[in-house]
Amino acid sequence: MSARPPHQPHLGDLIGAERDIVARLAEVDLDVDYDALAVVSNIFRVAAMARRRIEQVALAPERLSWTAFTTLWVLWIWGEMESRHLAAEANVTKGTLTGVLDTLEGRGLITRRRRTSDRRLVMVALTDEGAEVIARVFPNVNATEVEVAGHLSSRQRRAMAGGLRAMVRGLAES
Amino acid sequence: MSARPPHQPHLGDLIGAERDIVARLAEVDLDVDYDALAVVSNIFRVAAMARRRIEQVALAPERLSWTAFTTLWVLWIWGEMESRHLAAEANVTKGTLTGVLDTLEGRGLITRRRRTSDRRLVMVALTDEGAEVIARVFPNVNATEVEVAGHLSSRQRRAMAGGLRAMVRGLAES
DNA sequence: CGCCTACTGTTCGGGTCCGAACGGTAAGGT
DNA sequence: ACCTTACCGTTCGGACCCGAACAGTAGGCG
Repeated sequence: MSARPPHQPHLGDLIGAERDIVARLAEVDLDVDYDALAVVSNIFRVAAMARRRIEQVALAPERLSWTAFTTLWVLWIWGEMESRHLAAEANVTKGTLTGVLDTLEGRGLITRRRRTSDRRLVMVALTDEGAEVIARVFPNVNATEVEVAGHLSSRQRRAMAGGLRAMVRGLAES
Repeated sequence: MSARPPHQPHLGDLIGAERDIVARLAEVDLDVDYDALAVVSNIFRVAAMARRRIEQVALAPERLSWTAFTTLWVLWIWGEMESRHLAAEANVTKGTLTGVLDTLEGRGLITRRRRTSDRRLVMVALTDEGAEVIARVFPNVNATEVEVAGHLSSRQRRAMAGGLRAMVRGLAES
């Protein structure tokens, strides 16, 4: 391992880089599933890149993070809802959601209201200003999503959509 | 918008939830590309879920985050390398990498060495203990990746791999 | 040499992000 | 009423994560 000669990876040449990784891992005596490795690691890569792109292009003018946008968007679509459902829809833990809601509440974009019938529950809703912000920013976000997904053919886009749904289902129920 | 009747989303029912979203957005007078929206948002969803799964199952015993694991893994594959290249491979900004390397250095898993020929550059390498950790944890991570990708048929897996590569290329060069 | 430009890693402020621990609330049983 | 159990949102500590600002280094170029 320490006697390995220096080697520069092929940045930007994904296929070449992946081939090099296979060669490197072949030196180690391990059974590696390269297809699973490539799919999962490229999902992380695409997610991080797309998130940065959307935040820079569409969200930076409104000073919103991707998670803050998602939270507002869910409330925009579904209307006032319980905090725990909001966390599930936005795909964050309840602890994280508390912090995000603190930020959004401080900026006057959402309100929290404790239920009287069950005082454990907190109802979250958009303010008028919050509704204005999400209505203004959503078209720009969707346009950036179109640009990101535009690197796929329509066949690829359908296949990706189906595969991703299968993975969401599989991950959710196991 | 505020006069909208209360409505519960289809938690766990992805297709049904997406249908409801289409119905909700139809009320607003907007041109929305639902395919792009579904692909991009499901990429984020799968990425977050898979990341949590891998961290809980394979990384928690070693107290490693996904990013810390990725950093060690890159160094394991390529050997000692410049900090800027490491950041590009791990897909984080240089500012983030500084913090991650601080953590890993404090735990004795990597070393930093400033180059004498060009004192701007910092070379990063695994320690012996870092190499032991990554060699021990990588098989478990790959096994979890296999489980995550196992929710796809082999056809779907190939299609996903191709689509993701196309998106990485497209995002990188624009 | 002195200046200017470019580049590298670090620092900084603000915002997520998680799991675990915590305090408050509800509901069923006794 | 009391107790036990289960559940909800918040708090906490620690770790990422980003862009912007910064200090240090290198390499021209007159």
